[in-house]
Amino acid sequence: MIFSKILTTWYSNNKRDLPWRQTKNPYYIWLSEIILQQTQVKQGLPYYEAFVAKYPTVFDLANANESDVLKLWQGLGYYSRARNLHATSKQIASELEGVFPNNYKDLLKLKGVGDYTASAIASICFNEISAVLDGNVYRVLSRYFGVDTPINSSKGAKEFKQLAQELIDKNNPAEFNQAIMEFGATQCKPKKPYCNICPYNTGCIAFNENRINELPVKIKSAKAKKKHFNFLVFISEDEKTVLEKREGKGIWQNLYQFPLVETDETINLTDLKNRIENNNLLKGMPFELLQYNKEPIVHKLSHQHLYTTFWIINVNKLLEEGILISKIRNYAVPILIGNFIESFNFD
DNA sequence: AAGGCGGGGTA
DNA sequence: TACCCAGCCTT
Repeated sequence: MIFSKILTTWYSNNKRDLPWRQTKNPYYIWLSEIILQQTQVKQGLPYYEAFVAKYPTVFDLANANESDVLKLWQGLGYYSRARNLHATSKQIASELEGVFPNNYKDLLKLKGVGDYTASAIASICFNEISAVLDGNVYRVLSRYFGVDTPINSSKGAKEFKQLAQELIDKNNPAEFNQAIMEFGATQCKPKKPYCNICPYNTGCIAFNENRINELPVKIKSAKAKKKHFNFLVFISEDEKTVLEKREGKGIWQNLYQFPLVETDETINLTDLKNRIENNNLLKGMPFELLQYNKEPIVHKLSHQHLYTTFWIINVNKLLEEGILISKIRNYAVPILIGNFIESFNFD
């Protein structure tokens, strides 16, 4: 039996019931694909539901403020996705009268839409024969065909794209693309795949040569860098604190945080006190400095390990820059900050 | 081609 | 701990 026939048979018997499978509306498909980039279905699902509920059309999303979009995205990570999502919604609403591009080539021009997402939308919504290539597809193809070209090399990308494009069911590209991803996600998993019940196990090279754990091959990325973050949690007697918006290029762009002092190593109370005495938020006011967590909270990102200490600064009266503590949950914050806010008793 | 960009889950 | 996830963008 041909590759795609085995696959679609498996899919019809094993596919999960997911909300974006009930529609071919490009807005909802696009939304789901952006949310699911580098994100497991289980994690992305509640965010998809929330976005559909709050922004039922592309115009609703376009009319929102970026800060509100980021707030709804809070906790999902890779926040450039949310910024690009919002920017693209505005473009589609204003320049394209709310109508999405209907082909791979034009979809690829949208901010935040790369090869994978353009192929996904083009195939699912418009039946274009464009094979998707995501982590699942790489894994399935590399194992079944025994391809050991690194999947995160440009050579690998070309090779696997061509292979997938040859295999795709030309009569039903939408079904094939979703099926191969689902197969990779739930059957041909990274760890302990279900080879014993796999419909491909007679033809799978990795299985028959006992190379399941070696494939796919991936070039290792650099180790995460350590950073030391000290967040200054101002608390005034008039129940205000200070949040600042992260500008610039780095992580958490356009999200809010407590004023940050980054140090080369962990810093003790005395040294920090000396260092912030001239902080322009204090304006020479007397203040009390308390260390909230004795051991740094280690927040691990894929590329940075953040050794984090929260410092409480009690002051008499705060500043025009202050915000009411009662409003703190209106701001989009990194989950590291959000967890602190939930655990800290501000009363 | 390489690195930056989150947060959660698995073994 | 190491690796992975319906990747994309910048340099």
